[in-house]
Amino acid sequence: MVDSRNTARTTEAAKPARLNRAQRCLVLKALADPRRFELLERIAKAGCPLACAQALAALSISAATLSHHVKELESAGLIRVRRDGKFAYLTLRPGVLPAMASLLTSLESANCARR
Amino acid sequence: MVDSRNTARTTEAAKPARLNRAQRCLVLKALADPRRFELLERIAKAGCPLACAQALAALSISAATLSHHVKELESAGLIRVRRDGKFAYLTLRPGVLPAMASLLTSLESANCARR
DNA sequence: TCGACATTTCGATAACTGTCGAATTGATTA
DNA sequence: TAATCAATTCGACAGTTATCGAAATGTCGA
Repeated sequence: MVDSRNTARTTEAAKPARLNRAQRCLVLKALADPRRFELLERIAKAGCPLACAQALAALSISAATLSHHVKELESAGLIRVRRDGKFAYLTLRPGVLPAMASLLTSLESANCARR
Repeated sequence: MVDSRNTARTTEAAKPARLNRAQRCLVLKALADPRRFELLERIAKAGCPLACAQALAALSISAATLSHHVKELESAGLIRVRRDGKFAYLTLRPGVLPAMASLLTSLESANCARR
C-alpha cells in the first residue's frame, strides 16, 4: 500500500507524491491488467463514489473477481474504498496517477540521444 | 507492436501519439516488471544507444532473459533495436512514454469527485 | 429472529510469465 | 575454413495471477 503520509494533505492542495520503487511497481502492476484498468477508468470518470454493485453490473465478471481487483487497486494506493454497511464505494485517490505520469515523463526527458 | 504510423515523423517534431487499448496494455505490461523497468531506465538515461552487452553487464540476468525483456520492450513499442552485425543497440523510442503519461493524467483530470 | 442481500474469503484451476541452461544462428577473426 | 563470440531461440520449470463457484461474514428490513 502506498504510504498515506506521502499523500496526507495539510489543507486542500493535491500533492505530487513521488513514488518509490516498490510503489511504482505496485501501481504499474495494478494498471497492467485490462479489466482492472477499465474498472479504474469507470471510477475516475464517475462524478461520484462508484458503488461496487454498479461496477459489478458494468464489467462482466463475478463478484469474487471484482473484489480481488478492488483489493489490488486499493493496495496499490490508486483508489480508496469507503465501506458503509452492506455497501462499498470506490473513489480515485488523487495524486497517484499524476505521480506515475510525471515519473514516466521524467524518464523520457532524461534521454539525451536524439536518434 | 505499436503501429509505427502513429509515430512516423513528417520532418523533425516529436509526436504525442495517442495509445489505443491494446497498445496501452502492452506498454503497461512491459513497464510492470521491475527488471524491465530498470533496463528501460538505463536505456533512457544512456546518452547514446546502449549496447546489449552493456545492459547485460549492468543487470545481473542471463543473456537469454535479457533477450526476452528486450523483445518485450520492443514489441510494446518502447524501444528500438538496431542490429549491427554481432551486436544490438537499444534506444528509447520517443513519444511513447509521454503518450502513456498523458493518458494517465487525463484519466485523473476526468475525475470530478473532489472527495 | 429470520431471511435476503452485498461483499469478502477460501480453495481450486488454468493460463501466463520470468528465469535459466543448452542448443542454435549468424558474424567476425585467426 | 575453423574457432570464437553476441545474440536469439528452445524447452523446461517455478512462481504468480486472474478467474470462478461455494462458503462465510456482516448488514438491513420484515
